[in-house]
Order: sequence, then structure tokens, then C-alpha cells
Amino acid sequence: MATIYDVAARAGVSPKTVSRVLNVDAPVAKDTKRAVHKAMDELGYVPSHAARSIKSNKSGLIGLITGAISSAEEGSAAAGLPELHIVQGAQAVIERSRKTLLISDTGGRLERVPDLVRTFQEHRVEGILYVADYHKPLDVELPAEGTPKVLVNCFDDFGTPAVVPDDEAGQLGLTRAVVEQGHRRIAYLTLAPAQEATRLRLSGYRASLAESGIEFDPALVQATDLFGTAGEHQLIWDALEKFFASDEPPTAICCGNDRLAMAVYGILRRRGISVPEDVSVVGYDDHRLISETLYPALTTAELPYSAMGARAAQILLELMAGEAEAPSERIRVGGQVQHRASLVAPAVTVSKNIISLKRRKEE
Amino acid sequence: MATIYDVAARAGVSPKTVSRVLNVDAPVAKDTKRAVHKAMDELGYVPSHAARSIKSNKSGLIGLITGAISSAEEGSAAAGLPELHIVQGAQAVIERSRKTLLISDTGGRLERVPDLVRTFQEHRVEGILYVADYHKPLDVELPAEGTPKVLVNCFDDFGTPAVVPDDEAGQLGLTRAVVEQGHRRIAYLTLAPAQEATRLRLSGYRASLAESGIEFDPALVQATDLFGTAGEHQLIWDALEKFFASDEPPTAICCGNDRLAMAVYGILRRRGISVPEDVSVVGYDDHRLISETLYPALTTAELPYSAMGARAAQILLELMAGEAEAPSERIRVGGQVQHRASLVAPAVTVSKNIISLKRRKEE
DNA sequence: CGGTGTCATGACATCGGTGTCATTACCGTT
DNA sequence: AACGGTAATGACACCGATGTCATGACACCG
Repeated sequence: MATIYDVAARAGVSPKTVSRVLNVDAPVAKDTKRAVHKAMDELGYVPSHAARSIKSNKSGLIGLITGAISSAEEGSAAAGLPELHIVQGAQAVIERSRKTLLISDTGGRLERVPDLVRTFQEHRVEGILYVADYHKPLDVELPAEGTPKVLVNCFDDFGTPAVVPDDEAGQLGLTRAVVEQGHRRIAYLTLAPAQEATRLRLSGYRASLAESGIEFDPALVQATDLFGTAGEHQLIWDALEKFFASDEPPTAICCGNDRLAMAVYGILRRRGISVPEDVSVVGYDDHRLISETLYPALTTAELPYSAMGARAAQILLELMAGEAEAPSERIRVGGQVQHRASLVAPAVTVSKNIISLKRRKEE
Repeated sequence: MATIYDVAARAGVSPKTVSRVLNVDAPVAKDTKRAVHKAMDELGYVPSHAARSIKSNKSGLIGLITGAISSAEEGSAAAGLPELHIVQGAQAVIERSRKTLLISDTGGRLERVPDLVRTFQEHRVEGILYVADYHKPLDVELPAEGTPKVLVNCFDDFGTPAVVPDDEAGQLGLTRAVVEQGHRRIAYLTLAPAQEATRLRLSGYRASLAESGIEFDPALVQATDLFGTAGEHQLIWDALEKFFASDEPPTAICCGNDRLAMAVYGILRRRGISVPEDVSVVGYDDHRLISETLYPALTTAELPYSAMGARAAQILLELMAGEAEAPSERIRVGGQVQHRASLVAPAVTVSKNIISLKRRKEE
């Protein structure tokens, strides 16, 4: 690869003058400039990032650690992939700041994180983003004390800046949309109860019921603990069984995520229950591959991954520039409710509690 | 950040000795070694990649260009994401070779590629992987002549090494599996006919029919040209309509991909047709989020993205090491057929052509 | 016409490592 | 005892860029 000296020799000037042409930081005569550009073109010269960064002590690099790329492998159809939208959101912001994003993958093995961080340090990254695969407490130690860091989709107890989804508000809004359609018997098929998201969303669900004067019925909440494992269809089947065994069966079912909703669609229909005529179904995540493709299309709450990534990157850049203090509280990013065909008003029936007269037709 | 000089001063030795401890390339006395390690720990010293690579003229970096990360945004639920498995496969191989992968995203805008390549060149990447979002001819120009390159999921006419899916063999195997269940009226709902994948798979589909003595019926092939757009459900509905209007309707439907199969599930059921009792459905891609979650689970052909990424990385590493010549032909990677509940023998019926007596029960 | 300021350019040191070569101390041989 | 060989270490140059300072050529001013 050609160096600045080769260019200088070919153009008949000193290396420093070539440097001046490259960086436009001092006046250079027109003719000289032209000769230098010509020499650069002919040699296919590209300045060396390494040489520059060694001198300037600035790498222009931002490190991002994720399991997105490989977590797609673990388990069966693990949640994984959507987390990639976080990377996408961050990428877009960082690109604009003329920094380069160095993406590293844990390969699903957390014990690799220290190695990855070390590689980042060798490259003298100026900031680090750590992206978790779902909303949870931080489960690794991140070395590299001097370097600004932002957590995404996770949080710790030591005040590291963190950007997380606002699960509570999301489920509140979504459940509100269900209530507004006239439903009052609303089942909730949750993800694993231990998950941060489940806890927060359940709280949003209850808040919505409370504000509408609907009594919370524990029988209408079932967890699909082993979600993602081989027997999950059976598990979901059993949970739905319980819902419909009730003498006041639900007219709407909230699912822990879109993927769960997809399985529910199939099982409901096998049982002869139509969506949305007999029961409305809503998901969570707005995983568009699913939500837009399912028939009928799925009403769901957006998990604002892209926005979270962008926000995190923005905070990181500010920290790096010393323009801002680290935020003292977790940043919660809210998402929209996406209303689609799977949610309609309940059919006109006489239940013990309510007579719904509304009925909306969906095409 | 501490330098090798700081470490040397603290340990009371010369920088060169510290370098020797780091690289174990010459004998160092035990006591000296211990003192140096102590100093490194205390200072939190991490060697500078830039300084090393400037001297050795080796960056240890491999550049990868993809649209995976952002293409998830474009269109609605664009195909995008699965291509990430290619990145994953490549990552796993490259990691083992102790190189660092520099991932760049086009943000869906091809015109950015030259910029990305330039950034790669500034970092002196030793090899480049270009990953396309679906099987197609290369649609950009890749500069950086001296650098070894491998195309993945795309190909050009200039002999650049390319790794692509073996769509023809894949569809052949899949259709064969359908035929082996006893089906003889097999519909095929393709993706856009202009696509490389559609062309090749159609050829595999016909090859399978031919080898089984089943006559090709053009009425059983419909394209969903506008797949991925707003009106797609309607389009699929119409296509299915045509299939079932036939006086010899299909007993199995091959779909262009899993996503299409997901939409087909919903529409078939709405029409009162059960999967797999009334008609078997198969997809393509083995997008496990879909194929394993759908109820009943979907029989499909694996699109071996991970293997393709791994193979491409392997070839690139060999090219970089000068161990191998560039392969003169495209490398076609085959995938497995994944047999799941959506494919069963056709129901016992008397058709004009065949009486099928087999019947397999699925749970 | 001499002093001063600006333009254009180059010599040289420097960033953080590593390759080359030199130096010293100590070992075993003959 | 003199010699050759190896272990352990350091001095110094160099990789490819850029910051600092110096220099020569003009142009402008009084």
C-alpha cells in the first residue's frame, strides 16, 4: 500500500505538503495541490488510519457488544434477532458523527465479554455500547473504566447510563386499546414471570384494568414458562384450555410477544376459534415480519429497539464529547400501539357483566 | 492510556524488554518478567493495536459489508434479517483465526459502498466479504483491487469468488419430500419471477416432478410478484383462489418462503381449509422463528446462511494466506429439508390420477 | 529602499510499538 | 587459561502520519 512518502516523491513535494493537501489545514498552491492529487490517484493512496490514530491519540472508534448475531443460534427459535434493530438504530446515529462502529459478538457466551473488551481497548475505542438480548439486569462485568459506556436493554445498580424499553407504559397503552374496543374479559398469556419485561408489563396490564374499573382475575393470567422449548405448543394449548374452560371466557387475549401470538393463532383455529371474530388477539414487540404477515394482521405494541439504539448512541456521543453528564436515571423509551386487524370489538353476547352492542367488521 | 514506556519505566527495564514479555519472542529472566507483569497490571496497560499494525504492516482486520442491519427497516417486513445468519457464520470462523471482523452496514443505500470500502482501506483490512440480502447478481462495484474478496449470496461475471445457496437442489429435495408423501397435485406459490432464487427453485420443482413422472401444470404455479407490499394478503388470496378453483385442486402447496407460508396458513384457514388435513404446506428458508413457531410447525428447506457465511470466511482466509487459488466456479451450498407437521400424506380420496391409501397422522 | 507580514514549503521530532544489532555476563570446552 | 556459545538486556532506527518551527519568496507599507 502506498504511503504518504510515495505520494510526496511522485509529486515532487515533501510529505508534509501531502499531509496539508489531505487535511486542508494550511494553504497550498493550486499547482502543487493538483500535482499531489494526481499522484494520490495514480498510486491509489489511502491514508493509514493506524498511523493517524497513533499520532492523534484518537481512534474514532466506538465498540458495540451484542449477542444478536449469534444468539439467533441458541435454543430453537430464540428471541435474539430483533435486538439487531438496536444495533441498527445506533449505527445510524454513529455514522452521522463520522465515527466507525466496531461490532463484536459474544457468540452467546458471556465469558467472552472480557476478551472482546480487551480487543476494544487495543483498538482504543472511545466509547462502548453494551446491548442485551432482552430487558434484564446486566449480567456481566464490563472492564475498561476510563471509557464512557452506555447499556442498552439492560441496567445495573451502579449508575451506568442505561436505555431500556418502557414495558409498563407499553402494555398499559396496548391493554387500553383492547379495553377501548369494549373488551372486559381480557386474558394475558405472559412470558416467563421472572423476566423484567413480564413484571413491568403485568403491572401495565393491571393499571389499565384498574383505570377502567375492571376487576383483575388471576385465572386470566397464565405464564408460558418454558417458552422457546420443544413442548411449547402443548404448553400454550393447556393455557388456552384453562382460559376457555371458564364460564366467562375471555374475548381478547394479550400475548407476551408476537411470536407467542403466532402460535396462539394456529392453536385457536385448530380448536375452532376464529381470530378476530370469536376472540381478539394482541401481541407485543411489533416484530413486523410476524405482525404484518400473520393473517389477520396482528395488533401489537412496538418494542422501540431502533429508537433505543439511537438514543443510546446519542448519549454515548455526548458523554464522549464531554458535553453532558451521565444521566442519573434509566432512560425509558416508549413505543406506539400498532392497531391491526386482529383486534376488534367483542361479538354481541350476553355475559354476566356486560352487554356489548358494538361490533366492528374487519375486511 | 499507559504506553510501553510507562510500563518499562515502572518496571525499571527498557521498552524492548517489555515488548519481549508481551510477545514471548526472546528469553526474559523470570524476575524481570514478573516485574513487568506487575507494572502492566498496575497501570492497566493494553498494547496499542495501531502502533503494532503500523510497524508490522498487518491490521488483522477483515471487512464485511452488509445491508442486514438496516435493511430490516426498508419496505415493511422485508426479508432482510435472516441474512444476518451469514454474518454469524462468518464471524464464528474469523474469530477462530484471531482476526477481528469490521462490520459495516450500507443502511440500505448502495451508493454508500465505496465510502465503506474506503474506510476499510484506511484500516488496511486484509480481506473483504460482501454479503447481499438475497441471492442475486452483484449490484455494486467493489473497489480495493489488491484486497482478496469473497461475495456471499451474490455473484458477478468477473470470476470473483462467490458463495451462493443451492436453490435448485434445495427445492428439488423439498419437492421430492412432498412427492414421497404421495402428493401428485403440488402447487407452487413463488416469489417474484425475476429473482434468481425463483428461477432456480422453479427448475428444481420441475426436475422433481419430472423424475416422478408427474406432468407439469402451469396452472399450479402462481407468482406473488408484489410480495412485501401492502396488498399482499389479497394477492395471495387470489392465487389460492385459482388453485382451488381447479377441478383437480392441489393437495400440497409449496411457498416461496416461510413468511409466505405464514400468510397462507391464515388465509387457508379463513377459507375453511385445514393444514395439514386438507392440504399440506411447505415453505423455504427454515426461518426458525416462523417454521418452528407456526402451528402446525412448518416443513421447509433450509437456506444454509450460516454455512454459507462460514464457507465464505474460510475461503477468504485461505486467499489471504495465499494458501489457495480463487475458486473458478461459484460455490453452491446445499441445505437440509426440515420435515415438520405441516406436510403429511394427502387424504384418502379418489382423484382422476391417483388413489392414495397412505395416511399419516400428525399430533 | 529596508522592514514587516503573509504565503508556500520543508526539515525534524514525535506518537507507541518492534526489528536489528551490540553489549555484557556467565557457561562449558579443550 | 583462552575461546566459543548462549542468555539477558538495551540502544537505536523505523513504520506512516502530523505538529512545531524554520526558511525563502514576494507583496505591501512608510
